Amino acid sequence: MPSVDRLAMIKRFYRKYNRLPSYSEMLRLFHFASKKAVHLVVHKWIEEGLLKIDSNKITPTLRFFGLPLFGMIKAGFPILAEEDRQYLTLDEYLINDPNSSFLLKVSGDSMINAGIFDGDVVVVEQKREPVPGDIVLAEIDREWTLKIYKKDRRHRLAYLEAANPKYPPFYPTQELKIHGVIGGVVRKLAN
Amino acid sequence: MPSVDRLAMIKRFYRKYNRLPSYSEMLRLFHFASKKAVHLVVHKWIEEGLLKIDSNKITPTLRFFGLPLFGMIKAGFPILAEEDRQYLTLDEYLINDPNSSFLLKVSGDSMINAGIFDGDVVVVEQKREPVPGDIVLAEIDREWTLKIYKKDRRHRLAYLEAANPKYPPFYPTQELKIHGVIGGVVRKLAN
DNA sequence: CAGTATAGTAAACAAATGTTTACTTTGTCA
DNA sequence: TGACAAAGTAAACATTTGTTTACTATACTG
Repeated sequence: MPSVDRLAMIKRFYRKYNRLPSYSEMLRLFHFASKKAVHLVVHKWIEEGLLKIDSNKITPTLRFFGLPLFGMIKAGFPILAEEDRQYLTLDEYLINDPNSSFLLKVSGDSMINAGIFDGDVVVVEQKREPVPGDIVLAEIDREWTLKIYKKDRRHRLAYLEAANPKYPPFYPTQELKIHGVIGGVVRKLAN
Repeated sequence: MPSVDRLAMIKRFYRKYNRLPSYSEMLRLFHFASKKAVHLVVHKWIEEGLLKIDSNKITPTLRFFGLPLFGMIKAGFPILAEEDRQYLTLDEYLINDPNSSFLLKVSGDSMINAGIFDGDVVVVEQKREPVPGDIVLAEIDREWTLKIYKKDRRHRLAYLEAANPKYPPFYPTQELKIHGVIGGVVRKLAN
């Protein structure tokens, strides 16, 4: 059994249980008879930078549970050496303040020119102050909607704009509440 | 110190160290003098469904580290009761097979009509078989690019198409290699 | 094929884990 | 103000943690 399989095994374990297996659990997983054998493979992973020890506890590193991020350049694709790769989690990439954010599945075509399609999921940050140009989750005259936050030059009044020429700007007749600023957009492609 | 602060504290701890703090660590964090006090708050969280116990180990649930996902409906916004909320992680939402995927920062405007803008990050799934219509990471005549995978009706030949009318279709003169299918698109908005 | 490094077994280790018991403080509300 | 529940202290508990020692099997390598 090559060690890469073992790595895949505890990665699967980590994704399922959201924690690393203990030595005894790995012992069962890898069909070892001695914890020394586990100790060996774990410390090999530590040397490779996949795991690390803090406060005498073994924890995964970004290299363990993140995905490598590459940059696309015009001529050719940059396959970086393992040690130069940047590893990333989509959650930490997109979500600034997890305690005051939520996800929202968008419906409608009013933001297509901003690259937000029907069915996309957006990250709504509730504590962020909107500045003109931001895409916001707003409640305009008691109706919830996703639009661009704008401010009238003369009267300094806030209004909303769609990112689709077929819709006119929206000026509130009674009230305009901004419930959050969109910090990210996520789209899952077919299958 | 209200208990919601303590929850925020161990959420921060979890995001920083990718594991839950032990009782002794929480003892320090919360400035408790007895592990019994820790035990109490932990088991309150377990009852609330934020944590759970498997194999005598305390682990976080989706409710703990995920974000709630809401659906947008035309008239009004559905604020669901806590127990009806669906919790989600962007990583598990977008990434099907973490072991054979990577992230790629896109440059160029050739896919704007597919809602993929310059600077967006896409999830490339290496083991997925492309079907016509899929957006793929391809190497066409030694040049890497992100395009729509197509097949010629008559000759059954594969070619590439941009999602931007200003570019013509790309027919390979020598070779066309598909290195992966795009399974998701991610865009981080300003700041 | 002999020599040697690598990978594994078996058992013992201190230290840390989460739980429990018995008791005390704090806060709430009639 | 008095009663009572909730929250915390202090200490002891059995288990489990990851590490280590000494020894053995396996697999390369020249």
